[in-house]
Amino acid sequence: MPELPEVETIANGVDRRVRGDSIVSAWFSGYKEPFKTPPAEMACGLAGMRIGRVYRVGKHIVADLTKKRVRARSAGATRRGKAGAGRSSSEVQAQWIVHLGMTGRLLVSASEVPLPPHTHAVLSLGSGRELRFVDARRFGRLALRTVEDGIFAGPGSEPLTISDADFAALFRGRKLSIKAALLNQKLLHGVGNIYADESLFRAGIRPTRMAGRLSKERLEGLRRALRTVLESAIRAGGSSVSDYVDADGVRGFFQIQHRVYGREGEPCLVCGTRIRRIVLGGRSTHYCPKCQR
DNA sequence: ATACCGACCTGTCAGC
DNA sequence: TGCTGACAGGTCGGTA
Repeated sequence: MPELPEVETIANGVDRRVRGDSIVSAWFSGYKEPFKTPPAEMACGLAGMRIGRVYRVGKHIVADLTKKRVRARSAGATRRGKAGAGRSSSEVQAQWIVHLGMTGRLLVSASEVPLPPHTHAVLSLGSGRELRFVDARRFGRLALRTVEDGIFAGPGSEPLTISDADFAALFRGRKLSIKAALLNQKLLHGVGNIYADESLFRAGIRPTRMAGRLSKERLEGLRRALRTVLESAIRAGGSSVSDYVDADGVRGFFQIQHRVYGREGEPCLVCGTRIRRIVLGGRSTHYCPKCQR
């Protein structure tokens, strides 16, 4: 189940492989669901584009697209900034937005490799390879944004870079549990069930605590814990419980570091108390009843 | 406006 | 062995 660290790992992997490549054509499955932009429109908009940077915004993977240009005769005349990496956003003509949902995968494959079951999108690239979107449960989403839509910023704030003051402001006056608030993508985007539980454990906060009632100090601790756990997961290559596979098809291995998630009934690694599991906001929630108050 | 809850979807696994 | 049903959870839309 891809959350921020997994999406970041995948986006980086895809970026390494396809940046600078071009999209020759695009094929989409006949299903209705994964497509926020109608498939025909998306195929039309993607064909002939050049892939710029591929990166993460919240839980979304964003591929910047530029018009494939006919090689300028007067070299450098249309250049802005440095060559190669980091093209200025003013050049971006469109953006392909991929949300992996629960089971989505984004794979870069040689065209000879057979299509996996549940393949919903195939972008044929100028290099001869294919960028494929595979999603058994069809919770994932694909969309194409044009320059008129503006640069995609995601629904909420970035957990890795938000300040303590802004973080606290997100929860002010909120009457829902801190766990449910962390999962609300319009507040913070990128945090899912696993890292919500893990960060609350590290911050010593009971998931049922009302978000708007937490002190400034406890929220600062939560923001630090959240950032620490997300960054260590990114370093570990993304987490995996069952479905996550990165762009290489290599499984992440952060789950060995989970301290509460999926450990119901097992001893707390700090105090030995049995980890408890409850349902909060419709999601299974794991915590230590002694360490988290 | 805010909060809450069921539906969506299919693979996996426990239990019979 | 083979079947059934519970469960996983990110997001969306309907309802309170």
